[in-house]
Amino acid sequence: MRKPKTQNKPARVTMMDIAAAAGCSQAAVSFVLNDTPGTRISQQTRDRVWEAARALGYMEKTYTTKASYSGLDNVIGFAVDQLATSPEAIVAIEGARQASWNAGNVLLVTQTLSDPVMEPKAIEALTSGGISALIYMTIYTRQVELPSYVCKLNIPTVLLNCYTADHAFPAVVPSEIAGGQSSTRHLIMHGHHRIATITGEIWMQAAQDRLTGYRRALATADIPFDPELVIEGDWSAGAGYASTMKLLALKEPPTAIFCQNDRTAIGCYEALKDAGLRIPQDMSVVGYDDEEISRHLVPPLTTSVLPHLAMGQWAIEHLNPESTPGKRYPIAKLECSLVKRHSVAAPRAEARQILDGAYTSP
Amino acid sequence: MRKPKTQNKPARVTMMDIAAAAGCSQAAVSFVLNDTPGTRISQQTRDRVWEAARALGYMEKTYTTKASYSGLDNVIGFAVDQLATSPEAIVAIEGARQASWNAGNVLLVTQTLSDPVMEPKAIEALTSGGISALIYMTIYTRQVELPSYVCKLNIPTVLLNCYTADHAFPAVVPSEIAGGQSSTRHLIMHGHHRIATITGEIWMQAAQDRLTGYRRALATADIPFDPELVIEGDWSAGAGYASTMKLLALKEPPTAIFCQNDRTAIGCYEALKDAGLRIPQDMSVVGYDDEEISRHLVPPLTTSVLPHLAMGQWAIEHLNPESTPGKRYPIAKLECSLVKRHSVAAPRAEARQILDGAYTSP
DNA sequence: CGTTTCGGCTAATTAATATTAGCATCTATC
DNA sequence: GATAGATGCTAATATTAATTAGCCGAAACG
Repeated sequence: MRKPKTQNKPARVTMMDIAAAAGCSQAAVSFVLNDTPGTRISQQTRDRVWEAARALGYMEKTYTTKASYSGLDNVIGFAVDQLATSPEAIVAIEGARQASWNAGNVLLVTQTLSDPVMEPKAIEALTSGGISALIYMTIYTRQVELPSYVCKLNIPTVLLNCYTADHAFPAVVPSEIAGGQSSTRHLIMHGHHRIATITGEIWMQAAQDRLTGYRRALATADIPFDPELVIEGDWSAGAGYASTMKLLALKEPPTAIFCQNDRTAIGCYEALKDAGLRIPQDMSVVGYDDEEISRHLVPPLTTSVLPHLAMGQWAIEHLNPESTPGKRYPIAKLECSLVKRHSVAAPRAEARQILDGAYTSP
Repeated sequence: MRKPKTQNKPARVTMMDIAAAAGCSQAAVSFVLNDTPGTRISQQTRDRVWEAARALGYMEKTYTTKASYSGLDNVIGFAVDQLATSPEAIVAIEGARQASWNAGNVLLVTQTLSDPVMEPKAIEALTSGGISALIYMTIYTRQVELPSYVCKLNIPTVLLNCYTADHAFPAVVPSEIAGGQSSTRHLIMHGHHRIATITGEIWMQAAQDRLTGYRRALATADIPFDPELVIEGDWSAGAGYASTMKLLALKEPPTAIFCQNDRTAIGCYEALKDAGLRIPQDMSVVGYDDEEISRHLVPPLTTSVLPHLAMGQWAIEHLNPESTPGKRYPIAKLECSLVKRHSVAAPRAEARQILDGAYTSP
């Protein structure tokens, strides 16, 4: 099985090759690649070694054991920070599985929990098994710093629902701005002019983007932005309830509320029920995330589906084996499509009149 | 880092050790373990080598790369047939994670989909990464045949929600009989005598067991079993609706219905609503599975939680490193605890009178 | 009864990596 | 400006596993 006999060409990249390329000894390469403690190697040499290893496509233990010839080429690692807390990760995994199915690829999933001690272990467990590609996902859309061990060897890597500052890897995230925009536009197209929104925790990227989308939709429809109609929530049903109450207490309450996630919408529903208002006749509501429960609310909630299935597929499709050092990838954005259910209707005639009046005669 | 210097004790199991134990050469061990094609080794020797390897706890590529000292001993493989179709797998994984967390173990999850070509690949991907233990889970409780590649090296293996005919591995399943029994008993304790049940697809173990529990609870309370009150469903809401309608059409309709899963209960709710009956005043209902939605039904559904979290923990706790060939393990059963919500009440006085009368004067 | 063949294995070799010991070179210190 | 440490690395060695070549005995064959 081992190709290089005595006089043959290398056929496999060995530490010797790297040493030659990096201009140092095999021992040094071993030290660097294994990060052996207690050895003094300058950062420059370390960099050169890693670069050479990457460039030559060095794979650990290529020669050892059967790993190389037992078909393990087709294992794709999938690291996610949280698996159990929300269904998105599962959906993304399913998308990745579907996309890699016909190619006969196997997915190996692990949870990092963003724990500084567990994450390296988890990724190590993945990579040391000889994966041929890595998908790195976070539950919340955010910027991440890929630890060095992720990009150690040049396995193709794709970021799912996150991105790095240097854009060194292909990355895909939901298009939250477009999502916020289409949700709001949906309400506008039903004839609403006075549309409130209850945001999530505003420091989160998703909340900011959905709000941006909201403002954009208003602007596109030439509806002036009214800060009074934006209430800062925190993704929770409780905040949804309180925020809705605040909106209802306004001198000119809205005729529609864009809740920036479904849990907020649940609180919103409660508040409207307590206030004696009917959905959608007296108040239209849209949610976001398309959680399971939104199908079972009365009336069923119009909301946006997070495109995690598509993101999983996208990730698989963009696992390019060619490693182009220094290349920069734009962040791909996939659409959050609106699923229309029964929580949106045209504003009541009188309300519309009043509001139209308010606009025409300031 | 490598312990055995020239004169030291082995500290790691090497092919030499196996060769000594099996009474052959290191080369022979290499041939056997790698299944090198084109070599002639008798079956007896192969067996001896594997046995010795198992007994000594040989781990592939122990010496090579950092695998040995980077904590890869603590990787636990988790193979499940379906990941996305239902939340149970996730819950079990979470249980396993929690239980192995403090020990610093990493979980590596893969999906087999019960596909004859994917499953070997998936498990191979897991094992070749050097896992130290394997948990094998199925979504539906059932008997499985562990393919040979699962038990190749003596990594401790536990079966979750499934079991083998030969009981060669520790296995844990939910105690469905006890669950059916306690659900029914709960209704009996509220004063119900005429209790119907809508089963799942009866060929499934779970459906049979839940029915058995139902009958046992009746027997314990000295309530005669009435086949008229058992309707065969198929786990679907549609069947729940139809079955409930059938029950309501009975000459002596029940005062309580034990739906053997939550989806059935949803159909049951619908049917009762359509029939103008109130829950729980006119009809008590209990479900099974504690799906997310049962919390949001009106009234919230009393149901049983599948103990998948506990099963995940149990699995981790029973990953005994000691391999006792030929040992037989009993199948462990974990309780499905009843979560009481608002779908059960005492039967209405008149109904109770009628029924009591029916019993006392046959 | 000698010879061939082949199954079943081992010894010896080779390839690869890990690790130890130590050699330069630089740097700060007295 | 000698010297004691670091610092940064390499040569040599050790360990392990894969592979080749070939030995030995038994069965098959003439």
